[in-house]
Amino acid sequence: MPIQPQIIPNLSVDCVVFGFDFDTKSLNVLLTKRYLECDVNQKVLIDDFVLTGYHVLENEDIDQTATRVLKELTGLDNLYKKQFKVFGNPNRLMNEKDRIWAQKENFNERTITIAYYFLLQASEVSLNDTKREAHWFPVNNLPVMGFDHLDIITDAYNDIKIKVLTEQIMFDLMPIKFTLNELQSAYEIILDVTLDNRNFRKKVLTKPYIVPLQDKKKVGTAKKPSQLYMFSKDVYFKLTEKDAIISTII
Amino acid sequence: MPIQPQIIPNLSVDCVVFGFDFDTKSLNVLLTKRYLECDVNQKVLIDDFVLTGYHVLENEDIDQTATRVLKELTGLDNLYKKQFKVFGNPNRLMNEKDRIWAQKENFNERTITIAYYFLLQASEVSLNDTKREAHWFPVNNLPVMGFDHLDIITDAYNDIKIKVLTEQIMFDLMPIKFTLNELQSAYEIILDVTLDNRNFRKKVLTKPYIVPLQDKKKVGTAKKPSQLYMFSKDVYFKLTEKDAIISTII
DNA sequence: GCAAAAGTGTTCTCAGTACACCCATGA
DNA sequence: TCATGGGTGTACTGAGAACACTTTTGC
Repeated sequence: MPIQPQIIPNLSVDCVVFGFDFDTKSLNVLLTKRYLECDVNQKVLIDDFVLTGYHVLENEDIDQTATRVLKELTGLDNLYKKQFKVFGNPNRLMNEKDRIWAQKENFNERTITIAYYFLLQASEVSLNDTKREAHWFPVNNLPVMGFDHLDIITDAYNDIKIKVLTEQIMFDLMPIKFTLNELQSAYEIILDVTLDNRNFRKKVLTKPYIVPLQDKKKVGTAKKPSQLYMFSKDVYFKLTEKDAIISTII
Repeated sequence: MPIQPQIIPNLSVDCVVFGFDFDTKSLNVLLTKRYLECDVNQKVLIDDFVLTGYHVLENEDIDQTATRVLKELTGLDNLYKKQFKVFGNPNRLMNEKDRIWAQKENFNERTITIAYYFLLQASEVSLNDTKREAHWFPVNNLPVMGFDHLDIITDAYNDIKIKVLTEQIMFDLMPIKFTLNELQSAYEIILDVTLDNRNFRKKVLTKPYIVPLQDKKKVGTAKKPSQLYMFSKDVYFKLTEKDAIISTII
């Protein structure tokens, strides 16, 4: 890639893309492959995974950088995004592999990265579309990773676990129409808890912003069709802030 | 101020210092004066307030920068600090006064700032000590401010209001020994709510990490002396995370 | 003895929790 | 008709909320 004249060489944005996968029932992270062979003897120098990121451009707000990176990676726009932490340790790119890579890619060795996470459903992204070799990995079973990206993912995941209890970010991980059992699964997997189905339903149904779609039912492979619901942001944002804060799960 | 060769010219840290003042019963922010006269006609060009900040040094972690800035401003160390957001809008230093100031201080016009907030009691800081002209202002009654610093304070304050409900950051704003009525006042002022005194006491006293100091009482100007309490971090951190998350006020 | 702040108890309501069986469907 | 996942009701417990008076002290 040629050097872009307008990038800010010591400032990058890294994106942790979380995708919920209802088939495997897991919370996944989208990673791209980092691979390098030695010019001389073809020995593999680097073979691991990293988050997707890019440098900030001179005339660009940081949020825009994050949006741009994600658009390029997934083709998607308008997703929930959260700028959650800056990683600026002077040694964060200083191990052997990372230095080789930084040299190859013309990074500044003292690059500070602003980390974002995004929430979506894994099924929204078609991995073939992208030129980068991107793969989903369960957040609890990640591969060997470069830079400090494992730390970044860990921090992002911890932040999400808290936000799931206090904000309605869950609905960015769900399809527009979902069943209550799907919603329960999602909570159970992300928080690593088990919930009582009857109590969960009871609680959910007290929330005015979770509205049943009376006319539609979902057909599984077989079995009883189930009621679909949707999340109404309109209703949700009409509630007082305090209601939202004090609610715990859902 | 001479140019320091090792600063990173496009990266700064700004510190929002919150201090709780029990005399005025207000949550205050520590600001420093920004003043400039025209060389030619002595007309006042800039006369407002800003947060305290400084550029990040080449071999310094960002947290260290924040700690260093605060130490210089207040003489204090080991305070609760939270890196809460990055402000990187390309136009954030672009209004007239800010450009004049940036030129005078040799800033990069596209400086990205990493914002921290700190919590302490206003009485811990002696404002005379510092060479900068620093003043406390109630967070609900701030003066005219430079740059985007009003936005930064607003965001910090919103973050604190949420954290007060989910984490025990309140105790960083309180003296080591405090009465229950003082604690209640602090909650009421920060969250802008009123609480029932009997219910508040009842709830607080169920918390094992709030321990009465049996031997000591506080003497007000007159009137009945009151029981002092302290917050035990030891006890608090032995409780499960879940207990901590689910609790609301206190 | 009075002004000022500290401290105290009870009742009610509602939300959370524990717990086990029937229902609708497609094969 | 049966295997599979969807869906339901009740009783108990504990926390939150409403509410007004007594106590201790210095002056």
